[in-house]
Amino acid sequence: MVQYLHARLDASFAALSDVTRRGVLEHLGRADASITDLADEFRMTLTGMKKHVSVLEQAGLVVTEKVGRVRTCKLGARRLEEETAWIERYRMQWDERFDELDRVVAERVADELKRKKKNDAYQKRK
Amino acid sequence: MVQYLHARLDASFAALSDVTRRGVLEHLGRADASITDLADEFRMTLTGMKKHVSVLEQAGLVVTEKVGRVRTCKLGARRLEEETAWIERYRMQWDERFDELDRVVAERVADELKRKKKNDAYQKRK
DNA sequence: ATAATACTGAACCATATGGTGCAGTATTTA
DNA sequence: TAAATACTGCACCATATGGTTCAGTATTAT
Repeated sequence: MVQYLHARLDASFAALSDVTRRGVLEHLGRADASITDLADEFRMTLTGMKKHVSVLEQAGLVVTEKVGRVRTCKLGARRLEEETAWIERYRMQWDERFDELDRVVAERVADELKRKKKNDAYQKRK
Repeated sequence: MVQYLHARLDASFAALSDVTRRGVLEHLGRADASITDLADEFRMTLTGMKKHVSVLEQAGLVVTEKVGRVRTCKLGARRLEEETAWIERYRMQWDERFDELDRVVAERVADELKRKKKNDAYQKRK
């Protein structure tokens, strides 16, 4: 299971990296649609849109069903939980990392202050 | 500004769609690293790793600075806020959409029950 | 001064991506 | 039955991606 996680993240982030596909997901969030509907909305050939839908379907973000001659696309079962989890983990690391940098900077500033005080005291004594 | 958002999302989701690059981000979340460090860790030529780092840098996720002969890579200023925001919005839509489906299903079930009751009553009367 | 290190740029390669057009099939509509 | 619709598969195209090697340059260590 775990060994597939990387591939899953690869597929879904790649699916999200195209403005048309994000648009399709947003559309399907509002209403189901046929390939023709989507191709019209995004000014593209049926063949082109079909490819995008396939990418989204591969990533599990969309499911489709063909009844009669029309294939209807809906949102899939995946809610991008793993993707969110990855990003959340990353952000926590990011925060820690920058807090650390802040601490280092703060320390340096404190040292500098101390050095200055000492020096001032020395100057006074002179 | 807004017209660049799509391009930004394209770039960062694409940057995240590669397992090596996600690995690099995780490494940099722990510690800064040179190109050589990263190339070693991910078993890759310097040239190959340099390209990955460039992609991450283009996406604003990493910043680098060359001092002497070594280029040091650190996490960039971007915290993937826009990416998280996009996904969050998507999930809300997703939830709404599936709640709606649930309602529709619930309604259908309720109707079915009603029909059945009526039918039962009819059968009894017979 | 020499040698080793760290990167960089260019060229190359195989494969993937994002599109197109065209020809065909299956399904509806008139 | 004929025409229109909706999709599908294939071939094609230009460009991008993820990698490599090789030949540099600049910096650092011996």
